[in-house]
Amino acid sequence: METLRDRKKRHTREALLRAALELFTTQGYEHTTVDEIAEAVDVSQRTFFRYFAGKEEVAFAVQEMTEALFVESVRARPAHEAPMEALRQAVLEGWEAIQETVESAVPVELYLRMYRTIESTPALLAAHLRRSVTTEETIARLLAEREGVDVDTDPRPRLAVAVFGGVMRVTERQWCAGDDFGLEAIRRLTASYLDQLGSALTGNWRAG
Amino acid sequence: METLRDRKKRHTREALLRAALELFTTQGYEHTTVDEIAEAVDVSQRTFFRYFAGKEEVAFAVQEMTEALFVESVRARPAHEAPMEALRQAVLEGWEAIQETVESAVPVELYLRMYRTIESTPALLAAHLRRSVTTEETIARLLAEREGVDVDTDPRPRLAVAVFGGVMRVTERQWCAGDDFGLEAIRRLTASYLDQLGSALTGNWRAG
DNA sequence: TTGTCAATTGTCAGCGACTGACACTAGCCT
DNA sequence: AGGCTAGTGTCAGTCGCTGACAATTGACAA
Repeated sequence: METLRDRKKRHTREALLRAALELFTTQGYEHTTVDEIAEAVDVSQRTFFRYFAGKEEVAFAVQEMTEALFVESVRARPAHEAPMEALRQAVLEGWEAIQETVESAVPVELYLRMYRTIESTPALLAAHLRRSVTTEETIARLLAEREGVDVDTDPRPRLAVAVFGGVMRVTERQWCAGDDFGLEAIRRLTASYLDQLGSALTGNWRAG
Repeated sequence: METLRDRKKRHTREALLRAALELFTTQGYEHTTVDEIAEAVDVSQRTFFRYFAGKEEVAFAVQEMTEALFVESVRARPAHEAPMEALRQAVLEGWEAIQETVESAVPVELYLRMYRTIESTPALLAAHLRRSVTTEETIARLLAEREGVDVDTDPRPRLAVAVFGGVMRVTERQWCAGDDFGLEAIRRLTASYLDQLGSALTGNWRAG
């Protein structure tokens, strides 16, 4: 069961997280100091660093949940699906579960604002891309095992995942730049971009 | 013509760059302080920051040259080549020019060591990926213009470049992990991985 | 209930990246 | 030779982050 101490800890952590995201998305990440966040929750700066390893980590706390969820989503795909098809389905179907899980931590609207802040803040974008590399490595190993190939000698798992990740990045970027942040918008965009992959790679663009 | 003042500046800059890379590659990036770099060249810390915007920038000074060279390499490709073919040729032929240009700044061997340090240092890998995004955006616009499509309405330029970038990242990673850092090794690896793209995306891996 | 133990927190001191302000030095140009 | 200016060093200060130590507060048994 959950003791009072645990409840207090959870409360502090959630308060720090919410305060941080709120400040980041309104004033900007760089213009927000750790002292400000700590002060907003009325704890010392030192305590902040006991809950989050750094200013960056709190910015990705929610993002982290969605990444884990995507990995699980891929793992749960039926074995008969081809690799790229499994990734596609995982992403298209994963969005709802993601929405639910996010809401349990912070308002979805705050998460979306934070997502855009990440995309538009160089330091955060860099961290986001590096985190993606880690996730992609996980998924590459997952696919390799699933298909029965060796990830260290067969480059195809990493290639497929890298390509898929690239398409997702372009999709996310476009989604952030637009003005429809609904669930259906991102799904449409994802499907559309994945469908145009072949044409982008092999086609003669001038023909169209 | 080049005045004495200019010569001194160039000398200081090159000395700082060499000292920084030398220290980064031997002691590690995180374990090297800006004070150390400045001291090695016998200038004040403040002066270091007048030549480089930050500790990170000096780490990418050479990398920056190679990126610019790659962009030019793509721009110089004949108009009849299909987009992906142009990228492929640019990268395969670009390596020699890169080697020459690098040598004019620092020993190629030092550059290669620095490259591996970047790949293995989280903070530098993150910065590297973000820089790649910038380069990719430049190339996407280049390809779009070249093919006569609008980069803001047609996703294919960004998709193609993102996919190509993804393959290159996997290639670089593999190259760094191996033990043959010669020119021919990276060229072979690049060509091989690009050739396996189709198989990675559409094939049934279990068949092979 | 009370006292002990352990977890949590605040305070303080300090490092490293980075910046602005100001004074000083050294190359440039007449 | 002497004034002008670009380049440099020094100093002080901010911000992210960490270790050490003391104070507090919840947990649990006597």
